[in-house]
Amino acid sequence: MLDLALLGLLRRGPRHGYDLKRLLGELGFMRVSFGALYPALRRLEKRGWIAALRPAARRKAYRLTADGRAALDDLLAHAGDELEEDRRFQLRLAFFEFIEPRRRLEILKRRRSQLLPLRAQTGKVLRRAEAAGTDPYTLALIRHNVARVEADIQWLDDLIALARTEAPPQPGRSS
Amino acid sequence: MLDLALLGLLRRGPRHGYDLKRLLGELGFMRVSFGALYPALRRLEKRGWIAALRPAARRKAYRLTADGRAALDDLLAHAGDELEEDRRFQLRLAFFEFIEPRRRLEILKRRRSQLLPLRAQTGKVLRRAEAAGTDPYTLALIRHNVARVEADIQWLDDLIALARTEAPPQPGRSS
DNA sequence: TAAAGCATGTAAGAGGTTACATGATTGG
DNA sequence: CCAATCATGTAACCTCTTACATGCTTTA
Repeated sequence: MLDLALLGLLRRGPRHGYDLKRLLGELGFMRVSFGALYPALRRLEKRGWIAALRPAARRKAYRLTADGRAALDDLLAHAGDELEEDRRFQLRLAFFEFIEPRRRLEILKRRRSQLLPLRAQTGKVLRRAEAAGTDPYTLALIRHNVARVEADIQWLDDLIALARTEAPPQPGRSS
Repeated sequence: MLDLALLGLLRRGPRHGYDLKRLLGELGFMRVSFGALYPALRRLEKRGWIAALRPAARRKAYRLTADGRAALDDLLAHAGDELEEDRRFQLRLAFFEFIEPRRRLEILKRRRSQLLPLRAQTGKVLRRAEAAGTDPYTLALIRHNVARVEADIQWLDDLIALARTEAPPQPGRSS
């Protein structure tokens, strides 16, 4: 996941490590330590996915290579796994500019279809907790979860509407 | 953090591993795999913090020992570290029933004071991204972050109001 | 010129996932 | 009786954090 994030950021232009860490933090959900960042950069460099512009410089800026770009496309295409799915989705969204419009719509819809059962489940948990006389703080926590899932679905609906304007549905093909 | 979660759940009553995993999932932010869960339980048992009710049973239920209860109190008291602070806060909230009312208020206020600079920072990030002509999806992501932080602060305000009714401010002491 | 922050890096270890293995129990 | 699910556990591996070390650059 860190690899995906780094490759995506570097596709926007060359950056050095310290700067990449800052940009990751600005995404809001991808804070990492230097102990994770620098080894990751070396790993990517060894694979030939990124290359240092001037390896001896104090600020070691990296650029994405052609292989790296292919690897990024692959990572962006390879759809959802299991745990940590929300972070992965957000990362993909951050790099939507590198995905074709029609594919974007698929990703958004798929994410929505993952959230629907989650909403049903958290709703069930909430109702059971209310019935069981759970303490008010745990209850507040569960309600907060429900609200978050619902806000996420609403957010996705907005994004889907936006994506539709950029990838208009093919005329003459009803689903 | 997993230790804290397990001890907290067991303080509510004996549970077996499979069940604990389910309860963790119901919290909404603490999903773990069995490969993490069972070794954790063994570790806690070796430390004498939990004990199996009937070690040979198919469903191996554990109970919290006196030492475990002390350890839980300690973990709940020991306030925030650095990364992953939001999960830690939510865990503490889930076990507020085991914290004295006055201490609860402190924890909530402290969390709020951590979110204020975060709101300022994400707001700044958003304004800069808007000015820089960032693509609409990344922008949507950042806006979503801002909205989440603001919703969290609002939520905390509600929780603080609730906590105040249970731990009324000492009369005659203005801060 | 000293302090604060920028910038890169390494080593140890904690903590987790994935995959696998095993067996009991329940439901159709 | 067969499949699905419940339930526990292990081993290999991966990723990240923490803590440390180092040196440059900016600012007061």
